Amino acid sequence: MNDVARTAGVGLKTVSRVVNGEPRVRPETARKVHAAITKLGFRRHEGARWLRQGSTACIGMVLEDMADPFYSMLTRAVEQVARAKGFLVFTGSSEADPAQERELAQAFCARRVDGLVIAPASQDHRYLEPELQAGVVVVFVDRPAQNIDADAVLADNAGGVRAGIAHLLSQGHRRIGFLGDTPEIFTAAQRLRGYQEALAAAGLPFDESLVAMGRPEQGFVRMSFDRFFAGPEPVSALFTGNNRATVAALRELATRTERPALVGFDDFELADLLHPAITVVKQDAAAIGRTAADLLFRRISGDDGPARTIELSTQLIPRGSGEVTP
Amino acid sequence: MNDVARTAGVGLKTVSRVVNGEPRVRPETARKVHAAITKLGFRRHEGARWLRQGSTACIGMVLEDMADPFYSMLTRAVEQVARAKGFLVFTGSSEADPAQERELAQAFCARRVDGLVIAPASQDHRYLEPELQAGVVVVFVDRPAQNIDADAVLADNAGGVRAGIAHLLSQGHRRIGFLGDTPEIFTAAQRLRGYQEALAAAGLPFDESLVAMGRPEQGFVRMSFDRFFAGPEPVSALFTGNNRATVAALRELATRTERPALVGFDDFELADLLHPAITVVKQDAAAIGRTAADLLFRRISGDDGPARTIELSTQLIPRGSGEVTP
DNA sequence: CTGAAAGCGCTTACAG
DNA sequence: CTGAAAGCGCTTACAG
Repeated sequence: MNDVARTAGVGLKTVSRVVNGEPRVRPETARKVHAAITKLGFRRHEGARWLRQGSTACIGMVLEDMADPFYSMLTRAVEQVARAKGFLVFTGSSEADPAQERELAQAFCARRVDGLVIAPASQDHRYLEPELQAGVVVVFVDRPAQNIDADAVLADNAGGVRAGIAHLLSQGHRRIGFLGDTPEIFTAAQRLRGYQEALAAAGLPFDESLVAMGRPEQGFVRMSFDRFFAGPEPVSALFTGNNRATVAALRELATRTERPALVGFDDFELADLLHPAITVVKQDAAAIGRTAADLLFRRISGDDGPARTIELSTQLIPRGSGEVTP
Repeated sequence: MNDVARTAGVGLKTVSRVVNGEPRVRPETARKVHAAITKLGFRRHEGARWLRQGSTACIGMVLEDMADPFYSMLTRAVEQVARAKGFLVFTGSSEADPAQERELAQAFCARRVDGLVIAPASQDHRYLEPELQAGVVVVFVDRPAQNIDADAVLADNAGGVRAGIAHLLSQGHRRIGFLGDTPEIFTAAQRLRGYQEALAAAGLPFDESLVAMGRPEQGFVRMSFDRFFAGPEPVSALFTGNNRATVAALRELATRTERPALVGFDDFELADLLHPAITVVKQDAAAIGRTAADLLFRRISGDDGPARTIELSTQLIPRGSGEVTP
């Protein structure tokens, strides 16, 4: 910018004015400046600008795994809102590792992002306190913050599962296996709660032997199904707690003879092309992302009302696999 | 940092030394500085650092659509390499809009990223020339740069399709329909070329009426299939040019009675759980991302050899849909 | 309408 | 081992 000023034979401030489109510059002067800019191939250094101004017009996004469609949809929605506001977004995957979540969030903050969207892996977010104090705003998605007060946008996990289980009950199923993720995960615990509530609402007993909570890996799913289908009263239906569990269940069922009814939490591509097509409780990842981004930008613009938790409703989509009688 | 220096009763440079872990600081002095840092909740401002140092330790990534699994896999791979190098990554989706690609790339450059990974939507990359001159390094993925000289990491598109078509020919198919994306897209054109080459290698004529190139939308696919299956010599097999085309084809076939053999370019989740399971030519998105990131960081570290184009081989995965005789 | 000075928060090169 | 000065590229507050 200094070079531009020298080349154009004007003051530094005048160049700044031209670059920022401020008024009060004689057209002739502006023309000289523009000529110098083109000649020198000048491009403003945003970093220097922020140093002076405060805001960086960047936000950071920490998610669990970019390759999971739930998170990539969510990311795209956040990105779209950010672009409309003229913001750029850093993304990073925590790979379900609390330490990696913290490192990413702190690295983003060191770059002085104005805000953070976090799909948390950590069970303790006190590490964010200094950042919050420094003015960074944070919105949690999918799972709430722990040990700090912060906004969150969640799916109605328990309600979605209740709807799914009620649907299976209405088909006459009485023994429904529940395959969920490890109960340390907020969403997994909420969904299990939904399962219990639905049974209670129908006046049915809760049988722990019909619940399997763990990482949806081949071995774990096989073991769980061996248990579900053994004995005199095998399950006649399954509820899977997230899209990875649903896919793992389908893979396992493909190797077995049992054909239980199946409802999965979270929709996935091609669910409608399988035989039978898979009935799911859909959570709207894009809506979660959009809502979170809107909230984030409202906070960035100065809204400092109390922390809010927004729950987005889910939707049961019957496609066949959940409409099988015992 | 000034406040820290004052609080600790030392010089600014000493704080800088402590923060950067430079030697030649008396342990006692360092302790005082650390105490002040904790007391004040000091966090170094990376932006100011870069202003002085040049590098920002950030890269930008422009892709077509974050929600497409091909791109999200690719992104994750780039991210992982970047993290290992201590770099952060900006991401942005062009949504197949050349203008949006340019805006994103330029916005990243204004933030002074050290490098750029671009999955291009644009047909002309001369807009990057000033950035390249300014020292930004760029690696293209999936599709090469146009009108500028730059590194690229691509799948072996033509080779992959040749393998897929040869596979269908070996099952006895002689009339194979090709459903590709619009031919302006580099990969679509390359894949069509592979189709033609495979036919030529087998001594078969190229019949234009068996080719449909366009955005893989419901209407276009239906129209194309109407044509493919009409007349006295309908196609007995289909080759789809990308994962969206494959899924669109499956959706369309689900509404029809024809049951052609099918091979798709690009693998997708659940391909193995469909009936029949889908035979694909797999391109390794993660490997493309990893290779591109490696190349990018080699460039960032100063490798200024001639621009390179790296082609990664593909793999035919027979699963059933491609092993159907006419 | 225009510009010289000071400063954002850090590092670099130098002197003690 | 330690620190005062200058500067990265811009903007802010002020004076002409």
